[in-house]
Amino acid sequence: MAGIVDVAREAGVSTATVSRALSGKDYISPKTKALVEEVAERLGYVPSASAYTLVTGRTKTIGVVVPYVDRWFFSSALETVDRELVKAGYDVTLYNLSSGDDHRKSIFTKSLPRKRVDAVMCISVRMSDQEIESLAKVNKPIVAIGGPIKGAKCIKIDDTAAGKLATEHLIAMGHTKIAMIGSSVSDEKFFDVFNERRAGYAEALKIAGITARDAWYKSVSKYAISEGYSAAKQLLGDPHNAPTAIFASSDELAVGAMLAAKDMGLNVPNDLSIVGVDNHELADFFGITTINQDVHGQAGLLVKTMLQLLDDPEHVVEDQVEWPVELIVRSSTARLVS
Amino acid sequence: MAGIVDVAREAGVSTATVSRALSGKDYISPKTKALVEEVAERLGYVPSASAYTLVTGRTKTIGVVVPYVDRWFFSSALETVDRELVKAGYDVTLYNLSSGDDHRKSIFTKSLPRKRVDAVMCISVRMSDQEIESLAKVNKPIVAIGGPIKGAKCIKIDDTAAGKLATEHLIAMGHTKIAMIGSSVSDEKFFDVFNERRAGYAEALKIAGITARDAWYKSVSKYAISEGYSAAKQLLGDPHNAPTAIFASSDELAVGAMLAAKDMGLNVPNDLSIVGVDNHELADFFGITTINQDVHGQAGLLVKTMLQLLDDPEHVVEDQVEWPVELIVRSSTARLVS
DNA sequence: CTAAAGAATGAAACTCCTTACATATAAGGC
DNA sequence: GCCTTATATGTAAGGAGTTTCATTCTTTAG
Repeated sequence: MAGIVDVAREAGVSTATVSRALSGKDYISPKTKALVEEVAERLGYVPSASAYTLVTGRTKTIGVVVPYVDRWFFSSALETVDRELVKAGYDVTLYNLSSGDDHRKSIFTKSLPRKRVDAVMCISVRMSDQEIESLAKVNKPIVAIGGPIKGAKCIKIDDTAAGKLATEHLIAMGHTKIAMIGSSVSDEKFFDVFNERRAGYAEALKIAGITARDAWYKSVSKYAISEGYSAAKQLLGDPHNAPTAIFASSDELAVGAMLAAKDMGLNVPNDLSIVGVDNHELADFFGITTINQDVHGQAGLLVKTMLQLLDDPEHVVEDQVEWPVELIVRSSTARLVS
Repeated sequence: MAGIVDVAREAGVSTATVSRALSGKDYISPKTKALVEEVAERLGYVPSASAYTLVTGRTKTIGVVVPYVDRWFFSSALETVDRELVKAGYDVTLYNLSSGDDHRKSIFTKSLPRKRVDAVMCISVRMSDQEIESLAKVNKPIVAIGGPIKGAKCIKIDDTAAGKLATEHLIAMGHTKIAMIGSSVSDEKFFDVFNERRAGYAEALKIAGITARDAWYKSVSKYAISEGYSAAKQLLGDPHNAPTAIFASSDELAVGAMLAAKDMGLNVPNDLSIVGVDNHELADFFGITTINQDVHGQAGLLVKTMLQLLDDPEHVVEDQVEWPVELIVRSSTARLVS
């Protein structure tokens, strides 16, 4: 429980000197510095974070806001974000919005606004204007994945382009009966990317002169494999509109679709081609052709941007960075033979 | 940027009164209380966490240590832990040990020891004696999942019992050629439960008078589906020692095994029975018989225990609570027909 | 050899709150 | 109507550091 005064007394110097010796900045003689360090070590002295924060205004803590932590995209992003921030000497305080609306409110009005964090990082969090405003009021850097958020630096992939690219791949392979599994329900908590991906899908079809059929779009309530499975069964079982290819707006849905096809006796990719989005570990194992979203890359850039902003608040960065999407072709897609 | 003095001046009272009005404790007239609240609201006043901490010694923050955040067990536990702690008014600071050894050290010697957190929660983190000691030095409650950790309250399932129960189920279904997929490599970061599960497996076999063959044990390097897949292929392809049942020490491994069996033309459960452990979402979808580990239940109890300890440090709780395991029978196991 | 700049340290102000102690008012008991 | 007790508020002392400013001791330049 040694405090700075104990160290100062023991080392025979003033608290100011101890502070300087330990922080390393300002003038300090090497001899005194070594002495103080030795004494501090011996006494097991660790500076009080709250006193430091009180006087400097810096918390050395970043608030990371996520809609969920136990879902692939978020836990993947969090893994990288936390790892990199810890390396940079920051603590990470986790604000999980899945605790419910009343706590959500207190997160935005109480916890984040003042004195608890130096900056805020949002992982695909959809915020109300009011929430954005309460964040903006305090002059703290805000960075986000998935934006756009007014006043924040955002990184995101072009989901329309992703949907388009996936669909174009299928068209290039000779497919014309291309279904899509996505979601039209928008979650209040995070940005819904399904609609954008669907727009890309529709655009690609249109360019190719293919008329989209309503029966080709199946909406699911969540990303789960089970949802992809049942959606695909519906699509493939339709006697009039069965597709030869499916664009699933997430890899988990794509895996579900692949399993459904197998269970129905269809061969993937010969009877059915499937494309997903994410580049989830499962996509690799199941050989799913996908659009790489590179969460870790995005998260890494997010941290880098944040650190730059923290270092120099005036640092000019584009408000919105578009992370490139990339098609990864595996064994779930093949040329249509008719 | 209003501080307590601004509120006090604006409301025409002293800072002490403002403090009392806002904290709700101590004598305060309803009228003044309402006035102060109104002024605070209007000025957008939020008390400084660091000043509060400095004077009270309480941070209202819990440090949660995890080996990884992007793996099923940990992200599931974290989801519950964070949700419940936020509900109880605590912030969660996340310490992810996957950042590397040097940062790991600073987590234990710098961040956790003093003034940043009120208590520490470890999710299946294996700690060195030295690390435990540096934690113990500061008088903060420590609770853990997966223990045992000296000086901490631990919650864990009986992994030996889990392995035994799974194996007994298979034996009861008439199986005698029972293989196991597990891991003998111990990860330094977290408690390795595979060995205990294997002990349970061995015990069940022994009791049933079955001699375990070496060829029936396949070791993998991680929990992934792909690992379970290839391990199962090896087991099932063995012309002399092919098992009729597999006990996989995690559901992900079990799913891999199931897929391998299917790919080899075997019918699950008729040709091969499979049992996993976890009760992962995937186990439900794939119909895997499993041992329910109930992460959320464990995590919930962990938080409850922690809050009690925080409320009353002398509160007597057992040092080690054994969370009950439960067999969930689905469609991956069946009676052996010969 | 002296003046000025540079290096090293200390004293004390300051950060923003909570709370023990002191003081003032209101209510209740005889 | 006076004394005690309960209620309400103010004053001021920390809590644990950082940093400005002042002070002392070295150097270095002229």
